[in-house]
Amino acid sequence: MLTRTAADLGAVIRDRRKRLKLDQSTLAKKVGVSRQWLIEVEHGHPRAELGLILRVLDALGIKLDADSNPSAGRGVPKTAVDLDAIVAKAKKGKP
Amino acid sequence: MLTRTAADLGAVIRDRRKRLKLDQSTLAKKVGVSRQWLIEVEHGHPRAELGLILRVLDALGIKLDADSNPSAGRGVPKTAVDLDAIVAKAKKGKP
DNA sequence: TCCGAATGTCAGCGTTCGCTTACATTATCA
DNA sequence: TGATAATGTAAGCGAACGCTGACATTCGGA
Repeated sequence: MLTRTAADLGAVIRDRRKRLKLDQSTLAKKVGVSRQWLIEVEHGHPRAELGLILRVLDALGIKLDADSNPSAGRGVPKTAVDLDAIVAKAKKGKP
Repeated sequence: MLTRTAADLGAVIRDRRKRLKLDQSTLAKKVGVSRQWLIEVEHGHPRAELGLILRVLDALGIKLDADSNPSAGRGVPKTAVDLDAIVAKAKKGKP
């Protein structure tokens, strides 16, 4: 699933946890966080620590893929422009 | 790229930023964070806020994909077990 | 070589985290 | 229906966040 917000990530986590038939207490203990924290994260807490989030994803076997090249898919070929060229031109044109 | 740690994510961010020919100040302003923060994140700060991280990824056009079903690929078919069955049996066997 | 820009570091400050503990509220099943 | 587990909420506390501002250090081009 594509995740753009903390709520998205929280949903993924909760989903996976339930699919694995784990309760919050068990998962929290397994990961090394408080149950309290897990609750807030599953609800989409945006200020949670990155590291703890990553630990949870790992514990649940969720792979996180950061795709730096969005145009790779068969979607709209957005990045048909040459950023380098644009920047270079901008530098020259506006001294 | 597969990211399991904050350092991984930091590397992806820095990479993408440079590829886009942006300096830290510019990106920071664009995202709405301090340059200070960006520096720490690019260095792999694990306690950064999830929400801010997501904002940066978004601003850089980096898509985050959370794959809840790792066994989908052609890797080791780990989850050949029926968790439901196991749990059910455990409940019966230990009243 | 030298100068400016980009990057990294430091200190201080108000805010918020994540933790613990205890108590509601809501499933879930015999 | 009633009991037990699972989930959600609240308050209080030490620690760390992210910010501002100023100052090193390194990089890149003339």
